[in-house]
Amino acid sequence: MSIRKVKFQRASLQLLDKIKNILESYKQKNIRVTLRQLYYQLVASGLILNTDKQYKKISGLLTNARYSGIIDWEAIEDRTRKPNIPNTFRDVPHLLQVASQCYQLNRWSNQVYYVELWTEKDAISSVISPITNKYQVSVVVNRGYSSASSMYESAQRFLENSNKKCILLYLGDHDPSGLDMDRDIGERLSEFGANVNVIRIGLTFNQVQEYNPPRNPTKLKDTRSKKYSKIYGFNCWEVDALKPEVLQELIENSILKYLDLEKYKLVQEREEKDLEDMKLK
DNA sequence: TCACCGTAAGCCTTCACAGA
DNA sequence: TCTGTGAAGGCTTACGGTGA
Repeated sequence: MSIRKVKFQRASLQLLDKIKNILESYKQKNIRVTLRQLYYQLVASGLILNTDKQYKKISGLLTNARYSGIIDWEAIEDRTRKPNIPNTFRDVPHLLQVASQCYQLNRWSNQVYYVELWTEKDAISSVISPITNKYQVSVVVNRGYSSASSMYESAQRFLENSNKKCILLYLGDHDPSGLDMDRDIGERLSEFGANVNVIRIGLTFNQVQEYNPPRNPTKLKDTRSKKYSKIYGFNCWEVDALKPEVLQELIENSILKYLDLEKYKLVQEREEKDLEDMKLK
């Protein structure tokens, strides 16, 4: 559906063709991408350079492409501006139907470990969620360093699960601040008395060498760059540049290290039985 | 000439760190 | 101890430049 008439230049139309191919591959995996995520896939494919200028160019191009009907509005999502819509129901049977669809037991209740997945990047949350939903793992998106409020609330969650071994799987950029964030999280959680094992599952230097994602120049104005460049040189890498299937496999394998699948399935079966009982009543 | 393109600035919050 | 700077997220808006 065309809302605005936009006259694109030939080069822009050629790039939009490539973008449509990328969006189609995400659609087949039931993933809605963010602008940021799409941008890094274009960089990873070598179609554009990884610069602020290119990012803003893509941002403007996609805005126009959606208004002109070339790109489907449903293909791209903005996760930062969500309306707060009150829950309403048609009638009581509708409420019961919705409630039964939401019904889930705590499938980790009989596990040895309590696991959460944390990331600094909101852009990858649509890639993460199919796996974390599958295994009922909580996800925390920090958008950079976490806030005091978020740290306090998270520490309370871990303290509530202190009868288990608490594991925090972390996904962040391989850059001066990104590498510092998991250290920061561990230290700040322990200030609240939460005993959490923070495990960085990505992006690691080994993964950089294995998957060869596009590199960026290290931001020298970052106060942590001096220490970083002594170890890794003057390049850094973004975690969202990894292909979605690679990220999903990485997350799933990491969760499965701490999950007793047999016990997990026992709770699932109880859940299904409860739902059957609910239908009979 | 006009529509599009490129670029800069701004929005908003929280935190870390260097330097004065 | 205080101040300034920069990091993350995903855009939007405004303005000057450029191509069709």
